[in-house]
Amino acid sequence: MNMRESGEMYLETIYVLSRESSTVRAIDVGEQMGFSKPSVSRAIGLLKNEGLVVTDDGGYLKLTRAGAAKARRIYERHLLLSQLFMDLGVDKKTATDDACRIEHYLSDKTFAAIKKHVKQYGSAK
Amino acid sequence: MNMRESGEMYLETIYVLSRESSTVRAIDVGEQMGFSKPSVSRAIGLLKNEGLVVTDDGGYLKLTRAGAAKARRIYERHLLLSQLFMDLGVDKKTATDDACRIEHYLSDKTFAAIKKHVKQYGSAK
DNA sequence: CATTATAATTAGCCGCCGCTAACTTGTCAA
DNA sequence: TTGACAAGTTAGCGGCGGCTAATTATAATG
Repeated sequence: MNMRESGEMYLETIYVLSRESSTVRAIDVGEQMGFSKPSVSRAIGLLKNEGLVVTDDGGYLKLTRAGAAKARRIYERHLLLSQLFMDLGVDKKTATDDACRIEHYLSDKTFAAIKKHVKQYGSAK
Repeated sequence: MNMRESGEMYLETIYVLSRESSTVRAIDVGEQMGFSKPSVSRAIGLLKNEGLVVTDDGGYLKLTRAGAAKARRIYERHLLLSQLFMDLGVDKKTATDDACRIEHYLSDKTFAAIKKHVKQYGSAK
């Protein structure tokens, strides 16, 4: 059940696309991530096996409760890290890109510490 | 010439062991990292091919100038990130472990921003 | 000197995760 | 109805980077 970076990125992408459009297909995920259809197909299959994603009546991708929870967790890290880096003066694109790469590797403890810091000092830039 | 996380970790480990002992062998690297001898053997071979590591007269591992430069760069990130997390209240072990995982993925820009921040506010905890 | 232990290497397995090529499925319009 | 295009899947390749088993090389010791 341990998620790797790859699976987390797919999950997060589905999550983000779901907020922009009510219908998310594998092809949309692939286009967003810059990956081929087969890569997406396999990855989504794995997420389905893990009970994190399902296909609804219309054939569209939906996150399960568990999938959505995981996705939110990662996306929250993403936003927080981006914010932290921008607070430190990093430009938005760099901050976002870096956040994207490291969001998968942060422990809950460190995440909590960063969260506290950003809430306290972040806006008081 | 692009280094991945794996190669960087081997390089960093050799670097760290070199400061503690003047003789570093592949077996020491493996023991330190918790990896098997063949894994280390292959990884070191790759680093040698890239001109980052050599074997000296005594059969011990030495970093080349280029290898040492790369290792220092990563290790500096490691120390800085550990420091940042500890400044934020994270315990040493967690801070170190997290730093170890994300040190490979930080852009120079973000690294520089963190460096500036830690120097300014870090000690004024 | 021969034996034995330690270190290093080779061969090859496996899971991860990209990819292309080719096939299937489904929809929509002539 | 059928032809074509879009979406999804299957088959299989390739690099990465762990691993074990078995071999070779080197060093220490009876």
